[in-house]
Amino acid sequence: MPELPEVETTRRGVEPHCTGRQVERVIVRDSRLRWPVPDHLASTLSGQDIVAVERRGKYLLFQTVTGYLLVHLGMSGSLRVVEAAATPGRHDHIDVLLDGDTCLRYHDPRRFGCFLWQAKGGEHPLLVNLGPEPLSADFDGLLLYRLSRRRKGPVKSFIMDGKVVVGVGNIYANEALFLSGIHPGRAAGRISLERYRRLAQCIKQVLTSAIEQGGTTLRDFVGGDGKPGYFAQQLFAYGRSGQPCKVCGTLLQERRLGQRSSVYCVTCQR
DNA sequence: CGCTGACCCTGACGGC
DNA sequence: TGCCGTCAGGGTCAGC
Repeated sequence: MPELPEVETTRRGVEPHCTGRQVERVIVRDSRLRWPVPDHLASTLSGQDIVAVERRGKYLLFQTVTGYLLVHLGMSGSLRVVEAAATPGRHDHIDVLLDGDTCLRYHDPRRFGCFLWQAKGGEHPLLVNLGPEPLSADFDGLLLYRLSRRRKGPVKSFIMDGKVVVGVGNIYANEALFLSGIHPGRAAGRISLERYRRLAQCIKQVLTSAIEQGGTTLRDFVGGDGKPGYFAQQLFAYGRSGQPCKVCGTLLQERRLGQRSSVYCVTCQR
């Protein structure tokens, strides 16, 4: 579920419930995430005020005066605001109890996410080598062009590389490549500046549009209903293998690139 | 340095 | 029904 648009939607959803609130207590029911939840996390966080909730790529940063809580949702994670008294269910691994009887509840069946602490004065190692935000002015076609020279790997893997640009997951990589008419298997180093300009523009457009959808459809997700699928009707490629291309009717092909399924139209994408 | 594949884990789904 | 293989939005890391 969590591609960048959903992480941003989560941020916007939880931010008003967290900013200015004090953490009263943290309950870690299962610390076995992608990396173990540090033993000191609960005591470090307790008593602190959350001063801001930020996002970097697909990471969420809960800022306090002494540092930040770094959260990643992995493949199956979610954060919800629930009443403090609400009974936790299966896979509800962590509760951050805030004043005002609210609770920030972390749910993650596959446990690929993380809950880590970074003290003030440094940047967490996981964030240090990240590329620019896709929706910022720092990200454009020229950057893609420059970084891709001499790279022989597929362009799809290239734009999903967090050191190049953050937040482009499998769904939107497929979509952006379709919209820009670029074959996902094409070598990254063999694409012109002009086509990279178009690709960067398509990445921005598809992410922006998905965030807008998320903001509309998941408006009440804080209440507990965060079903995915809101963007599905607008997908041109992802999940449509074997179905006709919405533009030309050619049956869409599927192929694995870098261990991820890639769907594309042999007619529209070159 | 760039690329490939293994790995972390649970659950859903299709075929038999 | 049930069992088995395959696949799933993420990202890191070792090894070549």
